[in-house]
This record gives sequence, structure tokens and C-alpha cells, in this order.
Amino acid sequence: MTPATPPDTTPATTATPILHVDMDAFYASVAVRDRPDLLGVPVIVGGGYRGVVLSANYLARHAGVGSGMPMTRARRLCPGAEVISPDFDTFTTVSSSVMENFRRITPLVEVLSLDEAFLDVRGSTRRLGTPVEIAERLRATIHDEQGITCSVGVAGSVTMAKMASRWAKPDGVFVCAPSSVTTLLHPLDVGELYGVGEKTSELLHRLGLVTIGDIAHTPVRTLQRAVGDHLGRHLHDLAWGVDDRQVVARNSSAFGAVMGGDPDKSMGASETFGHDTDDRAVIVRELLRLTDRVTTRMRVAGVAGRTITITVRFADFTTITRSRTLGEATDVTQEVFGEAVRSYDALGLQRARIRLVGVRLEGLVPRELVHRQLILGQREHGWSEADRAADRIGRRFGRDAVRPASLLT
DNA sequence: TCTGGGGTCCTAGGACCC
DNA sequence: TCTGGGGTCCTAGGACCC
Repeated sequence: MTPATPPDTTPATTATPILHVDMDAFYASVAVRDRPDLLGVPVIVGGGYRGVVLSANYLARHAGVGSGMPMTRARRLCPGAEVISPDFDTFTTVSSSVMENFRRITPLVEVLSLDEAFLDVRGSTRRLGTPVEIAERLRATIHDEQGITCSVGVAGSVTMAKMASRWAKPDGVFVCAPSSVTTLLHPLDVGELYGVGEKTSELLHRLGLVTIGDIAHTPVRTLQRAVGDHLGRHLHDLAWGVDDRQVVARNSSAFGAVMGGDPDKSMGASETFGHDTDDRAVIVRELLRLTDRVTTRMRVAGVAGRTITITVRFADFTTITRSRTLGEATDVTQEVFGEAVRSYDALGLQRARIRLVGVRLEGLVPRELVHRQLILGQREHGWSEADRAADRIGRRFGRDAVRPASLLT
């Protein structure tokens, strides 16, 4: 746990070495920072037919708009809002600069997404001051360099730091001393705990467990019977502020394992149709597009996958998955596509209206570890060559220069 | 009014093997 | 002549996070 306190630092310094930094309304803040005309205007980032809200500034939030909300509803709640399409290239650029800033403070930066990270600063206090001083300095730097604000939770564990940043919002710092953890937690609703979502919250409420204090005073076995062995134990620990999870230096898996750390475990793509469809030709074409997108990413990352999973979401939003595991991992577009179509056809759907399809590969391994067995007459080698040729042309002339023939229309 | 897209992890049942 | 126990892999579903 916490290392022994050096004589020249205060106990408060080493007791709260974990920072959770969370940008305030990140996408919305980035989208409006160069648009002074939008000052004082409610802003929603998102859009598209059938889309959801990705981010909303505080003016829009005051009207009831929240992220994840269907755009149709958000527009009705806040008709005066300016709706802006997301520009992920810009978000990624800003995010990279911010994360670089964090790494100048400590190498122990765990990137959770484009807009948040954990920092373990216990090795930086001698050089940079107390965690709170580090937090304030980092906030000032981000504001000066990027023109956006962030909030920082400072605590002795990652979970408490995460919760503290929520209490710090917007544009603030919240310090959670270990001695005050249970006092802070126990009055809160169970849904406030990191890892307790809507379903688990409802389940616990039905059992009469409303506050985090209720969870703390419920026997572990009772919790485990209700929510499973793992989560039951986890929730009981968290309710008492017990959390030994360490900050692990890494980039978010969603943006490639550039910094080392754990490699991706799966890669996938999915898309909601503009209109529900029961047309097999349309669906198969979409499976090919998605497969091509995923396998291209895999070849860039130098990985191959052994399990191919398709997702089918019906008009009524019920969602099913079907997976097949191959004898050996692949990154070959035509192989993955073939399995995806076989899985789809095996469903035997007749006139079912389909809203979304997806393709995902799991069990990823570095491509050089795949020992492809040579079978006479096997065509995979040819397809693999074709993929690589297409990748080269795509790099030179752009992604759309080479597409599978059935996607050309 | 409906409900994106990218992921991770857990559970549970059946197959299979020792 | 009763129904052993793991351990691992595969599949399907579900919850959760941003």
C-alpha cells in the first residue's frame, strides 16, 4: 500500500497520491473553444439521425440534456441548443497533448478515455509538491494550453479519486482523505458507486439496499447471492473504502496500445442502419464493410483474431450475438467475412427487421505468432496477399482507393 | 421521443479431458 | 451400478464504462 512516510513530507501527502483528472464536458468544450459566437449558447455534440448525445455544455445540461440521451429527446428538451457534429480528429489531438502533459508529471498515467486519466503522483511529490498542488498546477496548464477546464479528484485509491472528481465538477479539485472515506460514501445512493449501473442499482433497491452504508452493513454472502460472487465481494470492499487496484501506465485500449501495456483483447465495428431492413443483400454488404474496416485496423495493429462474433440488433432493440472460433487466428478479410455471413445465415431469419449489425474479433494475438498451416490448394494465402496489396494502395491513395467489389456502388 | 459505437469483464451451461 | 471432482474451452448473454 502506501510507502513509509519520508521524514520531510507530511502524512497527507502520501495518503492521497492518486489523481483522477476528468475534462469538463470535453467534446462540447473543445467544439466551442474557438467559437466565441457560442458563448452563452447551449451546445450539444452529437447528431445524426438515430444518434445520441455525446457531450453537452453546462447550459444544455441545465435544460436536462445528458450524454447518452437520444438526440430527438435532447432537441425537444433544449430546442435553442446548437448541435455540433463530433470531430474526433480534433478531440484526439487535444487529448494527446493533455495526456503528454500528465506524463511530464509522472510516468504512471492510466488513460481511461479521450477525456480522463488516473495519475499516481507518489513519486513526484518531492519534485512538484503535494498532490493538491500538482492538481492545481495541472489544471492551470491545461487551461492555458488548451483553453478548456478540468476537474481533479485526489484520494488514496483509484475508486475514491474517480468519485472525488465527480464531486469536484465543474472546474475544481476535491480531496478525499482516507479518514473521511466512509463518512462521505455511506449516505450516498448505491448507484453512485463506480461499477453500479442502472440494473444493479434497481436490483439492490428492490432488496432494500438503498445507500452505500446499507451495502457496507450487509453480509458479503448475501450480496454475492444477489449480484454474483465477484461483484458482491467488490461492492462490499468498496463500501468500506477498500480498493487496492493500482494505477497501470497505459493508453486507452480504444486508441491502440502505443504506450505498451496490455494489448487489445478484441476489435470490432458495428453500425446502425438509417432505416431498419430485412434485405439480406443490404445486410451482407454491411457485414463486408464492417469486416473490411476491422481487419484493416487489425493488420495495421499487427494482430490476428481467432473468434469471430457477429451482433444483430432487431427493430425492437433485442440484440443477439453468434460466435465461431477458428482453428487458427486470422486477419484475412475474406475469411472473416465468410464466417460472419455463415453465422448470419445460420440464424435463418425470414422477414425480421434489423436495426444494427456488428462484427468483432476476439482472442487477438500478435500476427507473427500465427503459424498458418500450408494446405495445398488453399486460397487464403492469395486473399492475404490481396489484403496487403489493398492496404498499401490505401495508405498511398486513401482509404477509399481500394474497396471490395461489392462495395463499389 | 426512443435508445451510437468503442470496448472490458463476469456468469452460466455444456463439452471434453484427466 | 452410482451419478466424483476439477480444469479448460467454447458459446451466449448481460452489465458496465466513456
